Amino acid sequence: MLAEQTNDPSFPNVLDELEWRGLVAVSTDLGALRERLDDGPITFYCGFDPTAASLHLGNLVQLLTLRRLQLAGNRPIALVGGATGLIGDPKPTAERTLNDKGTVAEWVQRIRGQVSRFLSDEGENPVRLVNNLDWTGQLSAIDLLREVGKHFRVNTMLSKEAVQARLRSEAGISYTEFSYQVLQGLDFLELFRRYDCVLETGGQDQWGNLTAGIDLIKRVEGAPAHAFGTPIITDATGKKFGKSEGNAVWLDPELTSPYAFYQFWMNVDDRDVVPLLKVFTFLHRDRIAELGELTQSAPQRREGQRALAWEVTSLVHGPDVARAVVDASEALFGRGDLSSVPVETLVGAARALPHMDAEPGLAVGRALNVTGVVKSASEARRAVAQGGVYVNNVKMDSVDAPVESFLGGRVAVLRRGKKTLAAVLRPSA
RNA sequence: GGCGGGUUACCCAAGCGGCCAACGGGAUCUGACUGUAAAUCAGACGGCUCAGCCUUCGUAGGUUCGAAUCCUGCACCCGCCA
Repeated sequence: MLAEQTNDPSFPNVLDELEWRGLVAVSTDLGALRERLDDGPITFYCGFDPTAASLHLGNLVQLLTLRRLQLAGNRPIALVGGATGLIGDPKPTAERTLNDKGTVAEWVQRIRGQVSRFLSDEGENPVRLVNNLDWTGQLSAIDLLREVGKHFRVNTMLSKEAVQARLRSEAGISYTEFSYQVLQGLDFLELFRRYDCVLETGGQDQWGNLTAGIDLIKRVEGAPAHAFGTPIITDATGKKFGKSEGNAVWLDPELTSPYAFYQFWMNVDDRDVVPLLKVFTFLHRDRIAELGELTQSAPQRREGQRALAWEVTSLVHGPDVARAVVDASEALFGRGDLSSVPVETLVGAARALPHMDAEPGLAVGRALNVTGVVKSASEARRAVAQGGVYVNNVKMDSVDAPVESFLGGRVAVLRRGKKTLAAVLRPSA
């Protein structure tokens, strides 16, 4: 996967490509950064805090931005925030609940694994994975206050948008979260000292934290450093992108099944296709332009969505899984005749869906519940009552109806509504 | 430390002794329409062994035939003063 990725050679400088892709929403002096990049490879970093067991689409924007910079010959550092994850950056509306240290440590491991899949660890400029707990874990409160705190002015800290939002809100802000920017600033300084890291990237909402590091490096080392923030991706209706059913779309296949992941992209609004292709794929601009035109001239063919879904799914889950998911979508989607689909295809498709093992006779309601299609027995009952539950495309009229017909003796396809699928596999067959 | 205000379901937000599983909006889900789109319309939206039952209105007690609604302690949040 990594081997096939390239930047678009028609851009003279990566930065030009990043701008074209709409990835630069805010930045320090771009001219200065461009010159710096033209002078030769630089070391740059982006941090990922372990606030959940998996990264989500918002983080993917960052990962791909890092990868694009790496492809241009620069040296990436991916920081997993074992320390900052224990604190939590200020969310605009509410104070975070602290996660316990064991949980965070476990999430650090999982996120390290995810991060490393998107960046190459080979060649001239392999990715370096670091954890900020390595330099803050032993730092005493007194040392932090004496050596770091002195360089931070409270007025500046208060003026950060993340802090302001909280001061305006009913929730207020704790000293803990208020201090977050100090830790992130310290990270940048540390990486500057250790590895000559001169660029930090992150989401636009992290801007205050990015500049904290720049100011600190300027003050302590007297050296210039750079940063840019990627936009918070929103969809055509203005909603924050990357949420599905109110939940994040996760990169971990256990949390968001590859099928659901693929469907998420397939369902993108026509108007969002081109911007999303730019941000989330490595397709070059002529190809994206082509897909844009197709989306406009023949929207019902969904070529743009199809390409987008394929690209991102294979990027995240690998081409083999992506292929199985495409097959699943084509075989299982809608109301077609499932019995005409080869059994092997069905079984492969089933594995890309949330699935369970069971012998014939299990109640549909139960099957829906176990596979996670519904969250409770009540929800299952409701879904059936509303006429939205199918087994092998046959509408069910009772939650208690047993799942009996297994296609090819092996698979029963559960469907809720138009596009939520799951499968029951018969282990003995 | 003092005084005042607040804590309701995923989010916002009504309710101020029985008609409350709790008004309304958003989100979400299902159905119709469609292009697996958007917009629109209709229904659903705590849990369960679902014509009934059970558990919710920060938390622990109390008053009452009966509390989300009244009283007390505790926790947390906001504001003003020190």
